[in-house]
Amino acid sequence: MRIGELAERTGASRRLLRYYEEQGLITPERSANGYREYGEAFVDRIAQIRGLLDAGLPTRIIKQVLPCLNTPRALYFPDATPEMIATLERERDRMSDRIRCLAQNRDAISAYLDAVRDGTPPPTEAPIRTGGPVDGTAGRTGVTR
Amino acid sequence: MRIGELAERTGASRRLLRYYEEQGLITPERSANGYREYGEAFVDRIAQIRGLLDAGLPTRIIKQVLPCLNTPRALYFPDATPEMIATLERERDRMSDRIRCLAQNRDAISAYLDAVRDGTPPPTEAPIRTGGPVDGTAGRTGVTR
DNA sequence: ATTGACCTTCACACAGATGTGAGGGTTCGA
DNA sequence: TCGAACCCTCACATCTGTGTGAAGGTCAAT
Repeated sequence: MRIGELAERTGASRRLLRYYEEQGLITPERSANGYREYGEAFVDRIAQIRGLLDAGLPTRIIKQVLPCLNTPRALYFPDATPEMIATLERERDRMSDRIRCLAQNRDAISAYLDAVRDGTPPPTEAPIRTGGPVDGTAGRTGVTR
Repeated sequence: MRIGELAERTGASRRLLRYYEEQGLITPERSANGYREYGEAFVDRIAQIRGLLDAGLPTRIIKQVLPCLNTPRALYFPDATPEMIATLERERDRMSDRIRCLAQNRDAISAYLDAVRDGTPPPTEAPIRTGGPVDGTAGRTGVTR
């Protein structure tokens, strides 16, 4: 497919698809007239790239990480130098850090939303003083909604 | 404590601490001479902010999310308008997406690293083509190196 | 009183991801 | 053969998170 279709199917603008190529993240074929030609696999690839970008990884890192994630489980490493391995370990750890941070904050948001939905607990009674979470009182009082 | 100490203890530059304030993420006190004065709680707060920034959230979103995460479990919502609730739900979902993406890619990296460390598996059998770069030939032929 | 290490605001600079548009080819259907 | 709808490259613009430095105030120790 050409760039327009890929853009439509992935939600990435044409500009961005060219940018990802410029950054070495993807390398589409070129047809005789110079048009970029993308295979089906690029749809997933772009989704993966956009997900990682959105999760805070810069293209420079994504570029290093992508080759190890070849779609058809192509687990044969082009080089696997010690530096590359060290880089991968470092990035893996950073990703774990991010996951921890995100999960923790997401759970806090969830807890907040749960509490809010539980019929806004009257702030008049029991001003809630900095103790534990939800401190017993406003728990799920059977009200389903 | 003043900005220098907080910077040192959090790893954020003074410039950034002022920037976070300008973006409305934090609101330190001011002492008589105009110096910013931060309480202990700001150390965690800054760590949280930096973690979320690193995980791809813009300050605009962090600003909306932080108040629901008040350290002393102050679960009494200042407003809780329907729009705010919708925003929180949206962001919670986006965070879940990010977590999924990160976990998936991290696990793939882990798998790759495991495979690499397991004495490089012979690629000679089943060349795995699919557009891979090294095209089979010069693969590690069982040579443990 | 001066020095040094803090602090203040202001402002310009930069990199990375993305938008926008100009100027120009290709392809295809009316 | 024309026009629409694609594609190309190039280049400048924008937004965000940061860095850096200038010009100046505060404070403690010498």
